[in-house]
Amino acid sequence: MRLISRDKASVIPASLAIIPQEFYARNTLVVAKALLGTLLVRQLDGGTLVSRIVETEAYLADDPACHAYANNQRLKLGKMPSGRSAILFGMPGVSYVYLNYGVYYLFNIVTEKNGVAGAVLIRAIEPLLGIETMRKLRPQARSEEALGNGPGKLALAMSIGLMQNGHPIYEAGDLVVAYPQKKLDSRQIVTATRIGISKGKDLPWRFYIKGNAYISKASR
DNA sequence: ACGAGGATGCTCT
DNA sequence: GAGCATCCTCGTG
Repeated sequence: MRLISRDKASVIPASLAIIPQEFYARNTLVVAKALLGTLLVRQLDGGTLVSRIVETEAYLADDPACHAYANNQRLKLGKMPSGRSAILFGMPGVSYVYLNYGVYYLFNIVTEKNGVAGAVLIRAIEPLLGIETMRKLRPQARSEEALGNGPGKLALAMSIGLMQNGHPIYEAGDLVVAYPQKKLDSRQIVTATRIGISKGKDLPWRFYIKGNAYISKASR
């Protein structure tokens, strides 16, 4: 049994202030950066999990790497969005979870005002609270860093799956994002290109906290 | 340290 | 049928 370090505990406020829906109803790049340092809070029957978001990627409507891209092209011709990515055109602050490679779930948060597509992929987290539970949820992890230093890994550690797709994360419930004790200094944000995509490779739409030990491996 | 390959299922990017 | 917003294991040096 390991105790939470003083450093980690000090990041979590005494009472959680859930980030409101308006926060997400902005430009996706702005939201992707603003989410760095915020807290992902998951309520399970077994207890509460809290992690800090340390790496994100932005996916925009006119971006060929975005799942909404084709639907957005059709929207310009007057056709309604359909299929898996239709949710990206809907209400901001709603989760978008999908199965990738038939193996891992990836967790996004819908951005932009209703009617405009966009999402932020959560790529890495720093576990703060409930670490023993996270280890059980992700038994392959041989270090604390490995619990959530990748989008597939963090979905496992935070117990996020298809059940959480379409979930409003701005409402009190079992999956929310909350403000940290103190806001991240914007000078701490590193901008880079996105990982694991074949289109839109050169767009600098990945963001992470400088020097953080929990960012995904391919970042370094 | 690093690269190749495989797992695995859904979407149609 | 192709292509994935990934991760792990096992081979080589």
